[in-house]
Amino acid sequence: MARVTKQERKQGIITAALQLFSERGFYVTTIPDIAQKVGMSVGNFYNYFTSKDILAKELILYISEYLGDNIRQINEKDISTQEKIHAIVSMYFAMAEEKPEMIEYFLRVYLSNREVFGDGCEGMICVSPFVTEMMIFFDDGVAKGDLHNQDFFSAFGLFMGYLGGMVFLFGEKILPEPLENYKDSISQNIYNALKTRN
Amino acid sequence: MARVTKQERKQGIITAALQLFSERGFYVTTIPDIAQKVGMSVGNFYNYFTSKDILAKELILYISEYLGDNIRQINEKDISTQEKIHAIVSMYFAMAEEKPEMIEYFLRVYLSNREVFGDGCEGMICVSPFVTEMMIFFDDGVAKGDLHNQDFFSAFGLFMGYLGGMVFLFGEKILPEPLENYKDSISQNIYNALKTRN
Amino acid sequence: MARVTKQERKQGIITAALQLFSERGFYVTTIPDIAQKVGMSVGNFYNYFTSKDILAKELILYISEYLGDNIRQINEKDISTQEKIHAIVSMYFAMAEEKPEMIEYFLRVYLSNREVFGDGCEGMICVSPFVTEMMIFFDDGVAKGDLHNQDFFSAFGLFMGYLGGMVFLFGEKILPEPLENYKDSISQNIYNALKTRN
Amino acid sequence: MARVTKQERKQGIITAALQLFSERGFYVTTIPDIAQKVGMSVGNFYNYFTSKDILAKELILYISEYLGDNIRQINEKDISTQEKIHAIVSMYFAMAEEKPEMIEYFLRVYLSNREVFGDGCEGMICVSPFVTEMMIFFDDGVAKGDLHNQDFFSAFGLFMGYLGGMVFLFGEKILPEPLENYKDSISQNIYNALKTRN
DNA sequence: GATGAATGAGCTTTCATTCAT
DNA sequence: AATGAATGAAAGCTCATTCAT
Repeated sequence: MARVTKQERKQGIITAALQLFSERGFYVTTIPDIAQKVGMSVGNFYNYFTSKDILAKELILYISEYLGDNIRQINEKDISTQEKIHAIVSMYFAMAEEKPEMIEYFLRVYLSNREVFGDGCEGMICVSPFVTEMMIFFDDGVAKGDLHNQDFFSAFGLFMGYLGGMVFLFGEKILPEPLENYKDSISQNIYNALKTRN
Repeated sequence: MARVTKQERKQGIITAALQLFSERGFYVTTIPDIAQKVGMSVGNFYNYFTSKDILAKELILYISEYLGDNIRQINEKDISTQEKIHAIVSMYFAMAEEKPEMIEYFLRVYLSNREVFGDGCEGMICVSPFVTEMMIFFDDGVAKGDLHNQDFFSAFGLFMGYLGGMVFLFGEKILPEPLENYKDSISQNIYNALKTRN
Repeated sequence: MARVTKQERKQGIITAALQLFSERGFYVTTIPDIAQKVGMSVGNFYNYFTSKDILAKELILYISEYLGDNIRQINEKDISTQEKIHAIVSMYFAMAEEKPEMIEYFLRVYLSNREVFGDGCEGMICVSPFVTEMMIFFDDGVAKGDLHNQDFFSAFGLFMGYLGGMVFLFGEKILPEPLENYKDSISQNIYNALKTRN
Repeated sequence: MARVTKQERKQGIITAALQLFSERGFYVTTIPDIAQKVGMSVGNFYNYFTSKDILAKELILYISEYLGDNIRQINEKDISTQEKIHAIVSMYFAMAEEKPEMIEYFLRVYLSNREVFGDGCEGMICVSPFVTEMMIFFDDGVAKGDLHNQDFFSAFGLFMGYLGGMVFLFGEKILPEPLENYKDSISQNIYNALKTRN
């Protein structure tokens, strides 16, 4: 009877790698570092992920699916578009506080190391679960007449750029207050920027 | 009689390094790569910058000053806050098109490699010329009654996160139209988000 | 009730290993490669051969016995020495075409990797079944007055070096014609070289 | 004033590598082994040869040119074809005794590790200086009416296979007498095999 | 016998940095 | 100031072999 299944082992690597990559950076984190953190030999690591790059790509997919799931749940709720914006912002900030490694990985590893994700993650392939849900959110809002019908990417850039910017400032510890306290004003800012214009 | 002054030599390195770091990434670019691009020996490189990290820090300061200068010129203009927003967005996008290495360095190298900039660039030290001007812009807008008086960082996060997000999408070549075409809608979005609320 | 006997299992490994070693080389072939080709687990492989080196040594013995058997059959025939030469050359070339892995293993693995066969295969220990038959062939020819009585190894070197050289050229695909077409001229050359001199 | 030129350094590596590869085998010899033998750091080794494979290829070219030069000198002599055969055999055996690493490298490293020489040394590219001279020798002999006009490769396979076989037996220390003692009989055998037939 | 996850030493290669010239 | 050969630590990755099940 195996104490630890292969899938659990893989999950253990994912958790450890996510933490190390987001804290120290992709290049500064070594495979021995990760293996040690999981309590596994270097050689065995390669039974689960065939290269460091492959691991990096699986990680971003993992995060993208996690984010996508959360947004889908919000999309499915029967609430106003303005409330959805608030819910997404809240979820994102909660994640940044509780599972900072995910958002940090997204911002600092994925967005910045083209050379790592170039092959196999071109365009938005590896983040499509997440982007797709954002598209749905936006299209719904436009359909309901709540959002101004503009180019999706402009809206997307605003939304994610804004949140990313704030989390970045938070990570740098230069925000004077906890992230939570910004939820309302930021949601309001986003809504003001995207809402139907008269 | 030196044909090329020390300062010019240094500038040559800055230009070359900026390009390589932003195109290939900090860790993938080697000192020999940079030296070769400048047409200089590896050993001589170290007469100008005592380490790779020092070079990286001087680069971000250089960019921050460049950006700060441009924003200051806008701040000094006698135009409305809404026009200033438009001017900053235009300037930023123009830079992203004409000197992409600067913005890319900012987004992909500086923002993502804490381990490199940690020592000596804590907080916003190395980008203060730029941040300071943004503060001035914001305070002026509030003073004039054009902008809603909120936490500076929330406004800053919106502004720079948004622009950064758009330039990132542009860099990934997933924007359906040239950056220029987004100038108006984005300026409008930002203004809507930040303007005085009634 | 085992469907497959231990001996058959072993033979399966021999066949697979022979093919892989001769095609890819000894060092490039891994135990997992071999196990997979046989359809067996890595761990189980070690129940049949206690190490990669041991396997290599058993393989050369296997080939040597196979070659020896074939030459013995020719030696036992009641034909002229010249016809025997022709028969040996034909057999060797037929093997090179039909079971190239054997000859290739002999030429490329056994002859070249002293460090592998050093311990346990010193001198000609592991190829003695084959060398012995060649000695018998030669002694018979001398006894019958057909062959010039010279040092055995000089004759052996000629015979096997020549054939090995041709098969090597064949393996490199630089022979303009099929191996078969060379049988006659080569047999003739060998006979001319070894026959009684007047 | 440099004590050691770059070319001399490169030659030092060639000499050391040749010895180690031929004695221990290509895969068993490591770059640290070679570097240590030259008295150089591992990193510096890569300033001279960009990879282990590249080194292997340069070595075979080096040997091929050496062999080719020696045969050319014989080809240019005004002696009979039979004497040329004797001269080539003598030269080859002398090399095998005095610079065994060259012949051994040829026989044990080059001829056996297709996977190493595959790319860039296809066919006979990396040994053409040597093969070309053998072609000249053979064509001259045929032109003079001394050699039987047969397929070049059959003659080449005989000549080189024979010599290779003898040197191999010598290397295995199973020849009862020194190589030298075989010169005459082997030259005679080769001549008998290749000479014009009546 | 059979499995395959696990080990860990060791390999090739890279690169920031130094230093004799 | 300038050169570039030299260093050496460390990285990613492989693989023969073991062993708990």
